[in-house]
Amino acid sequence: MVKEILTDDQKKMARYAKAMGHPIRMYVLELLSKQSCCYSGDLTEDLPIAKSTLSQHLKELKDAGFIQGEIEAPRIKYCINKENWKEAQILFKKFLSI
Amino acid sequence: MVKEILTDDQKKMARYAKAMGHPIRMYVLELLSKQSCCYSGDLTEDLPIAKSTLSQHLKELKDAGFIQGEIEAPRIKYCINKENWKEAQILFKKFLSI
DNA sequence: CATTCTGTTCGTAAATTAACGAACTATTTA
DNA sequence: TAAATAGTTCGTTAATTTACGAACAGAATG
Repeated sequence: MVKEILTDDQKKMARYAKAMGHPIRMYVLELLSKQSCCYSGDLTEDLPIAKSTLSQHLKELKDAGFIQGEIEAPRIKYCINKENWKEAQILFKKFLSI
Repeated sequence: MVKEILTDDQKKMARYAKAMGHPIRMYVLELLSKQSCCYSGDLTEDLPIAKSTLSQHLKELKDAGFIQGEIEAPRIKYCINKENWKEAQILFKKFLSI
C-alpha cells in the first residue's frame, strides 16, 4: 500500500480553487452567492466577453460543482449548488484559519 | 470613462485562487501555514515530483504573493508572506460568508 | 411553418501550465 | 582547490486554458 501524500481535502480545494482562478468566474460566483440565481443572458450583457466564452466559464463552474443549471425554456437558470458550496466554504474556512 | 465590471477584489481573489489551483501547491501552503517555514529539500523528499517541477510550483506561489524565500546558504528557507496571506484570508472569508 | 430567442457546441488559434532531465550557479565542506 | 550540496534556470514536450465567431439545437412566438 503506497503512502498517499496529498490529502483528499487538498485535492478538493485545489479543484475548487482552480475554478475560482479566473476573474470572470469569481464575478459569476459572487453574483450567484448574493442573488440566488441568474440567466446567462444577464451576464453576457454586463461582461465584455463572447457568449460562447461565457458558456465555457459556466461549464467550468458547473464541472467544479459550484453551480447548476436548470432549463426554463428558452433560457437556463443558473444557481449555486448549495451542497458543494457548503463543502467549499467549510474546506476553505478551515484552511484559512489554521 | 469606461465602466469597470470586475472589481479589484475579484481580480485579486482569482489570482490567489489560481495559485491554489494545484494539489501540490495546496500541500505546500497548508504545510507553511502550519509550520512557519520549510526548505525545498524537505518537500522534494516527500513529494513525487522532480525538484525542477517543485521549483516551478514554489515560484508560482511566490509570484502570487503567498510565500517568500530567504537565502540560508546553501539552502533557501520558504515561509508564508504574512501580509498577503492576511489579505487572502480576509478576501476569501468575506467572499465565503456572503 | 418560418422566425426569433437563448444558449451550447464546434473548430481554431494563441497563450499558459505542468512536467522532466540536463545544465548551471552559489555556497559549503573535505 | 576539488567535490558535494541545494536549488534555479533552460529547453523541450504534451496538455490545458482562454478566446472568438460560426454553426447548431430547442423552445417560443408571429
